[in-house]
Amino acid sequence: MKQTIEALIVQAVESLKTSGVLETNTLPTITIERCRDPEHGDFATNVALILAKVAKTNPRQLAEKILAVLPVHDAVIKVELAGPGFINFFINPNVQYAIIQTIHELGREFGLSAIGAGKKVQVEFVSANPTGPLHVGHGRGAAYGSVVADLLQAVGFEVEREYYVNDAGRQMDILATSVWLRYLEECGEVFPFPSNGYRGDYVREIAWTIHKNSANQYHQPIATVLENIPADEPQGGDKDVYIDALIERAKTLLGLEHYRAVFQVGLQGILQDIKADLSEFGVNYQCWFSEQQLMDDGSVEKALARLRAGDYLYEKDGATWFASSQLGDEKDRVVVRENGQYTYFASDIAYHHHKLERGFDQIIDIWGADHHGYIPRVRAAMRALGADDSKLTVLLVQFAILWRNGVKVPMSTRSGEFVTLRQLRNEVGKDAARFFYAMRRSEQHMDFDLSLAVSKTNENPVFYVQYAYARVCSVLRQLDEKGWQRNLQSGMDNLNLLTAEHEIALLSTLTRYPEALQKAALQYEPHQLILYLRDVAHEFHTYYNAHQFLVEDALLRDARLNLVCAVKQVLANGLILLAINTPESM
RNA sequence: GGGGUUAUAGCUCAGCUGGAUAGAGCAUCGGCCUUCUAAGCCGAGGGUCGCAGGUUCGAGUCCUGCUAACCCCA
Repeated sequence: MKQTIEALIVQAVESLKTSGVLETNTLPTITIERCRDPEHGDFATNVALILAKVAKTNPRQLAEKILAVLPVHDAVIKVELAGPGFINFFINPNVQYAIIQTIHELGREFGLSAIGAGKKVQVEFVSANPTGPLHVGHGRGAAYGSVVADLLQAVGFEVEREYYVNDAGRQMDILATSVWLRYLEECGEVFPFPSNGYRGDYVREIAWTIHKNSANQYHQPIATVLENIPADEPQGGDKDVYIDALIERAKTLLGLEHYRAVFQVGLQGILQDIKADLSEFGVNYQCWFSEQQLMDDGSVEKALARLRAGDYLYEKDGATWFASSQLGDEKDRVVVRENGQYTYFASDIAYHHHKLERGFDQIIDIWGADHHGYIPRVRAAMRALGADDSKLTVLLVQFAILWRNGVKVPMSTRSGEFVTLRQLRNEVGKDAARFFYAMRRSEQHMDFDLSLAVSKTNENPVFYVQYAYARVCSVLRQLDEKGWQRNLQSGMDNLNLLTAEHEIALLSTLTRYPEALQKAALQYEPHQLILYLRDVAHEFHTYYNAHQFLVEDALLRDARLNLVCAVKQVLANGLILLAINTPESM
């Protein structure tokens, strides 16, 4: 419809040019907008306001001239000049009715499009260290990332969802050692737990499992473990030195094989928990990508070799540096430490190199906002690897601040003081949690009031949309109970009986769904889809209160039922896309 | 000190990329259930769009400078 109107305008402007009224050669980009206010019609254009400047006339006069030569079209029943020089278009309702038939025919497919043209997109999100359960902060990234991925798929991209598992590095060693120490407690040893160890209950559970399955196989007397180990922080030492010494001691006493065994039980235990958690949250991945794999299969060396070949690496102070500052980063970065170990950044370079080699047209990384300083160096790495860094899109998600009874909830994985995503789901439910997270723009700092979410779940806006869906279902049940049959064809043939203001408004809102979906997808803004669904729900509720659907007049009844079923379909399509349930009754 | 994000109603947030009288939910007040589900609808009050300039027919939206909050980096 937009294109039709645009064509009419272009035609009118061209004819003004040939008749010499307009002396400009430049045709500005014409914008046709849907009107917010129904009094302004269905579409409006500001072309006269834009052109007035070059034509050196006042906008209203120019608009009148455009109106005079505007071609007539069946779909447009009225055109009027308004305000400072807007041209408003009123669309023939007969054209609008067609959307009901379209929605009926396309069903679940309605709204989907092919503008992604099958381009391969990878969306990597959450990627939390597997050192503990996901907390509510991760929930936002999970909800946002999964909806972004689903939206892109809906508009025709080929999407791969990926979780990067940081299963290498010091944090994992700290976890493995924490597990082992808790295990020693299970064996009856008594000692103060390291201040820098992981203290969550889940560590104890993993230790308990190991003890159950392997009894005292990994036991060492605590005196041996702590022999000649420097003091922990509470005793005046350094907590990092202390935990690192314990890690080395664990490796020595257990031997590499047994250490790996404990390590793997810890890692797998937590990873399984994360996978289950996300799956129950409606988040599914095609790939869980292991950082350790990059180390093991030589990917890191390969990527660094590539940088070296491009002369981007140099040695200084015993370490190997990447000259990222040549490529837009603020300073150079270490990739291999003095002790020969790769930095996190080295694996990240290898990881992005690997992504590039997998042939994605677009790579989307979704990170917590605290990682924003990381973007320039990753871009630098991509350029150094010879890639076009515009392939990389980094989307940042701001942290949600948790409040409970007016007090900030502390969040620290190490101390074990945090609200898990699982707890949140148990308290407010999957649907409300997803909806709440996806409702907000990702860059918006967000307050999450847990006490409100728990005590007043009825106020959560997700119910508003679900209720609209359930109401339609209820109407259809009532139809059955009244012994009436729904005549689909008759309803389609009599759509022109839908003349009430509410009905016309609903038609135009339903028509907007594909646009809303595309916009939400291409701008990575799931909240736009949610706002749209709230609009649909609102207009439906209003309609519901204003008119009875199950009326005696069968022709009108069937027409209204067709409209209402179209509403049901659009709500379902949107909710299913958001991985939110569509309850038939509430 | 450098950088990022944010600032809109009492609270939580939208604002369709520069358009017409700045919107919703919650909260407050007043109406609507013998009629398809009241988790709903209708109405009212509530605003210096952080502050000060600038760009133009037109600015919550764009540019500059401040201020504050959160977060990275030294």
